[in-house]
Amino acid sequence: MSSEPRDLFYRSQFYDDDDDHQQQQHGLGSSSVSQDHQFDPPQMGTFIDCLNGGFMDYNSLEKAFGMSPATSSEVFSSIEGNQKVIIGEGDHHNLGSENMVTQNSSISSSSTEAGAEEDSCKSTKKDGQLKGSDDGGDGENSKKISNKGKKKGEKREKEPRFAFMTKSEVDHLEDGYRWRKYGQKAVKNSPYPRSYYRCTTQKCGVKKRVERSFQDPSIVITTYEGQHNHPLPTTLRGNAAAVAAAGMFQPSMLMSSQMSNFNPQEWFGTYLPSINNNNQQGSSTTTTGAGSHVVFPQNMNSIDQQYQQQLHDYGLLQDMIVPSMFPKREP
DNA sequence: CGGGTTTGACCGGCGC
DNA sequence: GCGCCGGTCAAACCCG
Repeated sequence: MSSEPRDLFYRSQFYDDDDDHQQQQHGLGSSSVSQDHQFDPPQMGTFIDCLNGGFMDYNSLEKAFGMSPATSSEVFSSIEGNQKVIIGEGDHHNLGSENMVTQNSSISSSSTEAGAEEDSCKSTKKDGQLKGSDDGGDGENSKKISNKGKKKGEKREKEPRFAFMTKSEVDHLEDGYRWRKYGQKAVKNSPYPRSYYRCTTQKCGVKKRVERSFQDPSIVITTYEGQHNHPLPTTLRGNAAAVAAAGMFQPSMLMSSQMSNFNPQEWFGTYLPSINNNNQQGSSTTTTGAGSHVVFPQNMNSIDQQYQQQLHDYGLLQDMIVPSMFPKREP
């Protein structure tokens, strides 16, 4: 595992949202937050739930972001400062490489429900896989059998993913879970390789891919796939758990599973300044603390007209953007 | 020694 | 059918 970005862990004390269930404005009503200020989304619980095992569940996402069930969607945000983050969700996996045109098939397919299973293809192969590929031993004759347990003609369901972009020097951002790297591949048309990680927890089939945007090498694109069927490991060093979503959230947020009524509208409305008078990219900036800024587009139009370009600049395909992801800002 | 990383090979889907 | 390419495997290696 690579080193985690320090600044993500070294944060000053911050609300522990225990008492803040009512999604008040937390005194941050004025959209833009100062760099030194911790940003404090009212009820991130749902979103955290998404990360913490549920993020593959559309319902969760819908709840979390108020998105329409009819659309897969994505959140795009960027941060100015140490970290730039773009979060998103969808079933694309060609983040960061525009030529890596959709090959949706070979992704893991664990049915989204249980989240426990390894993807069907591997589970047939060897269940101890997560424990360490080397203890399997049966290596040679089955070297690459991999019928992957997939029936012919039976297409694996496309599993939605959750991706976000982070401006960071380190590739592998700590997100509170423990990951084991199981592969690395060169990405076509990109000088930066893509790394493949799997959650080390037994029976947890969550995977993630990490790659750098070839357009902007300072941006790390992390794509999660699957859902954790276990709580965050408790033995993480530092406040690793805090950095879920690439430093967007504070430890307290992550842990606040009780914060179940996060209202995205409210959150976005509160923390996202009007894009109209914001930067030229049509985004809103807020601070996540530790000098990180999150920039969210404010509404559909902004995404369509302004963020598409930015996404494109970042190497994201335009069709990743789903407008409904971003609720209109409440007055 | 256990757990994680590296790395080359293999597999399967997809486009031509 | 073939080649390309993303994804995965697993032996070898590394490290604390």
